[in-house]
Amino acid sequence: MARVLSEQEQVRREALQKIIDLGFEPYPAASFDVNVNSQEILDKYNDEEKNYQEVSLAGRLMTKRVMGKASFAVLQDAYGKIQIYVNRDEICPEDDKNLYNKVFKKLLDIGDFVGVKGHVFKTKTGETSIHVKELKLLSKSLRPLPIVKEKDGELYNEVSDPELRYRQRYVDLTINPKVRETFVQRSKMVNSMRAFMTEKGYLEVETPILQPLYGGAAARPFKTHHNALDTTFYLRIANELYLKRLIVGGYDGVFEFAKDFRNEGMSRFHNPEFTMLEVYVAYTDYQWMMDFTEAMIERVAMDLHGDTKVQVGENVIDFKRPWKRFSMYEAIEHFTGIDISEMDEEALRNVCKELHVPIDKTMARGKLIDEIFGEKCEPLLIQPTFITDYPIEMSPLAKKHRSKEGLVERFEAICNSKEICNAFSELNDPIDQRQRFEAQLELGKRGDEEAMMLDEDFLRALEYGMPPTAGLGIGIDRLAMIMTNSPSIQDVLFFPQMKPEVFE
RNA sequence: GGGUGUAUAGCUCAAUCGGCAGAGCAUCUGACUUUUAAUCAGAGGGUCGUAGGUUCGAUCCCUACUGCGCCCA
Repeated sequence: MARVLSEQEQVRREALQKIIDLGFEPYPAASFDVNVNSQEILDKYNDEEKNYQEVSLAGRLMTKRVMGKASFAVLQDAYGKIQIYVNRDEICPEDDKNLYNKVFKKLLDIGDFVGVKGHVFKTKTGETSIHVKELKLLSKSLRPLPIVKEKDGELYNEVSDPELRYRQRYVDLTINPKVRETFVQRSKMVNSMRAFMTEKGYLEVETPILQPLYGGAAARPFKTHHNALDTTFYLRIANELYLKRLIVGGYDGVFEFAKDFRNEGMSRFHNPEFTMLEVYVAYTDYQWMMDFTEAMIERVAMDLHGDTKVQVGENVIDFKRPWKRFSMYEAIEHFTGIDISEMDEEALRNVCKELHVPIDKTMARGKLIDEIFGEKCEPLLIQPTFITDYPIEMSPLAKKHRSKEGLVERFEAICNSKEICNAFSELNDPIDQRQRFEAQLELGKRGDEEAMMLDEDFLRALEYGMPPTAGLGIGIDRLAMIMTNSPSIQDVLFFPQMKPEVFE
């Protein structure tokens, strides 16, 4: 069972023992009082004012340059890195020079946590640094940290192995400041959205993840079992039906940042568990919700970047309102020159052939339209664009369009060729809703594994009456990818799903 | 799920037409009281992803498996 230690690991364990033998504590229990961080010093230190003359800060040792009786090292805290200057006779004013000669010079390694006290100064070469008077080991590191060096902004030996980066995210975060920053941005993004909604008075709520019936989306669920109740539960694929129950109950605006779970393939854009914001607002419709959506996302861009323009890959995406709006038929006509609005299934099949859109026999009218849009329009939509008015067959929870036969009042926003949100005027006619569920049951019988289940309690809720309501779902991970210019979903999830690692 | 690429030292990467496995950083020993990819002198470190096969001989060729990446469904 014992793992074979590498040479460097053995050396560090020996160093640990030597530290103990010299009478130093490698894992002290007491708190180390920090009164400043690296970034604040770098931002505010003024060499003429000689401020910051009694600083105390802590972090991880990232490099060590020993020159006999004096040394430079770099300390990394949560905010960045700062150089420290350590002089033997200053940290060891008495005869006992062990702390410098043995502990600092020999036994401290890159990756160890230390606390330092001293004053800030500028070195000969002008680098703001900390002149250390007191140095304390706070935690010994027993594994060698990959060393990323930097010169003139260029990184050397940058860790590129995605497996190490995702499986050992703690290492990735330690050695890669850009990764830390991405997750700070993600957190700011969620805060920005939360603030936008709470300022409007909407209520942040929590609804069940374990659900006896899954619903609210077309997806295959994860299944689990509750022992005491001896009942099957599903991990939610969406929280839509629960949030609407809350609107029935009388709240006029509710939202939830919800972890959803879908038992599907994984890719650069799909993780089995992901975060979705869903928000429902009573007495509004999908037109209102479009205004709401673009206002919220424009604000997110401003809060994160101070600008509505965001660099994403090779494109600059501008979230400035108002965004372009196309109905799905208009979008298809715009990009293909073909007006499909009056076409029946047969005519649509011919259009697909003509446009080389791959289809199969099971696809009905709505699905064919969706395929044409996905193939011929979506890839061309880089700037945020609302696509409205979807075929009814594919939207069992959306309200019938007020004027267009066969369509529902639904929109998606497409950005960087990807759907970032989905919304509709919610179906609140309980009789219509029951018929839609029944149609889903039929699809299920024909083998559609993503068909929705009939939720009797949800129908009962609608029968008590739900006000006209618009609902919106935004994929938080997808939006975070765009806002942080990350090419894959794994880059915006701390711990993306991977095959379990096998330890020997 | 299909196609394809990839796996060599702690990290980044070489090399071999099939014949003792190499560099930089990191590590170890020594020198150095303002360095910054610190420098200088020396040293150690590898089940070449796993399991088979071909061969006198395999890290290299073949097969399967596993992880990860990319493209597609």
